[in-house]
Amino acid sequence: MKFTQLFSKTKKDSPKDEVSKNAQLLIKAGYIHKELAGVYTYLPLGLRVINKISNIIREEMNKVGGQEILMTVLQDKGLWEKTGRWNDDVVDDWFKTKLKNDTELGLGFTHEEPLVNLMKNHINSYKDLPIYPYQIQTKFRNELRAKSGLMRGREFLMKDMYSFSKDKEEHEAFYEKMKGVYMNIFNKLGLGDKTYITISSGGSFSKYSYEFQTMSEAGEDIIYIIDQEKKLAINKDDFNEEIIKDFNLEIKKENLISSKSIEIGDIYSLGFKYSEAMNLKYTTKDGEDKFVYMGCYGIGIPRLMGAVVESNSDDKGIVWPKEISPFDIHLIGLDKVADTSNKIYDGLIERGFSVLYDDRADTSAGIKFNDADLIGIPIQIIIGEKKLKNNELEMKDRKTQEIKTVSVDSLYDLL
RNA sequence: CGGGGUGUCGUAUAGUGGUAGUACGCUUGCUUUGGGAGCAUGUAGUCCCAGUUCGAUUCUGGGCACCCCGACCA
Repeated sequence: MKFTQLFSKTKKDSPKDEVSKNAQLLIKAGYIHKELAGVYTYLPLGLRVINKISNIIREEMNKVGGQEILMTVLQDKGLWEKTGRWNDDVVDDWFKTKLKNDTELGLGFTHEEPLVNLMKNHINSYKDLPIYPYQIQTKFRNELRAKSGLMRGREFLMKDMYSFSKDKEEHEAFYEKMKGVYMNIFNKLGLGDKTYITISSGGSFSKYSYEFQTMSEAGEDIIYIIDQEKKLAINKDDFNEEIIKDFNLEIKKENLISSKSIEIGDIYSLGFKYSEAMNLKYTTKDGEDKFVYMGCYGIGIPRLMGAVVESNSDDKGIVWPKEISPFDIHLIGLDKVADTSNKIYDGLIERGFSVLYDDRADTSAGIKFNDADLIGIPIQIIIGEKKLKNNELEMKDRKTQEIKTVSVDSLYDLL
């Protein structure tokens, strides 16, 4: 994409009312626009990142048998009353609305109830199990206090997978597998080293859950690291005698290292909670009816994007990991070399790279360099008159800020 | 939801009970062109509603929005 065709602009200042680093940088660089507190629009660059993250997740979900679907935002009150979760005392962040005839509807904050209801049409026999439907869909949560930029929104894209298994054993094998799948995802986003599988309470979903917590100063949670090797931790809020006993932990609070952290994913064993409440059964080989054993697995995609920015930036701007950078290459054409720059742009596109090409004329080199660093694409290619005289150009590593001079002819081999 | 703070061009800010200023941006022209250039030019603003007042952007009341701390976070 050519810079001159990109409508989003970089800003010199961050908005004064954004304090979080992720929102400051993403707004300054033209990735997102704030509509309301906790409600963000994704501009062309931002959407590219969202889509890259979504695709990485999609790939991993598909690998373990996930089948993508897309459910509705509007929710039937009746289904939620069956599990008690329509009640505002039980679930306090519903957005509720009404039809013209006063029928109450909700805007989905998760999708167990409608999905279980849907699956009653599709699960009959043990032969139908296990199955793993998932979706990447917009959730609405009426948070009392939206904050920290993309970290806690009222409307956000979420990947939610649900597992339907024949029994506890089958479920647990998959649940264990999902820990690895989640870590794969976070590794690809460059957060693997800082991310801990964290023992936590399961809220209204289940007794316990595992959260995936990434160490960050911007985090809202505090974790105690139990095992550095196994990447195991426990949420400070849930550190108590019962949980230590239930997980057979031999630990003392004072020996543990603590860290602020961001919850970037969670997995729950739901057991029979929803299948019983909504009567989702299957017939076994022996002709017996049994409830389906369930689990659910969530990742908030904007929050994940925010977490990546929080842990990958410097004083100049964002430093995207290659896998989710909006473009592979940021091509900077300085003055008087437009012909060559255009040719190289075409050459890169032909070879399958995605390129953001700064083709602005009458824009000083300094502005282009600063914008490139702010936007944060990992590789910058700089074409300028001086180097071009010797048939050379520069390649800059955004992260290390290291600049290499290479011959124009060798460019494609080096990428 | 409790507490606190803030609302002035697109952005960042100054100021005032009496013509609202600056910088950045944007327009136009010229000069520049390797780390946010220079000169000139034009452009655009007091969150909303009421009250007090001859006159309110400023004072008072209400509303709305945003931010921070806490609580909450299925």
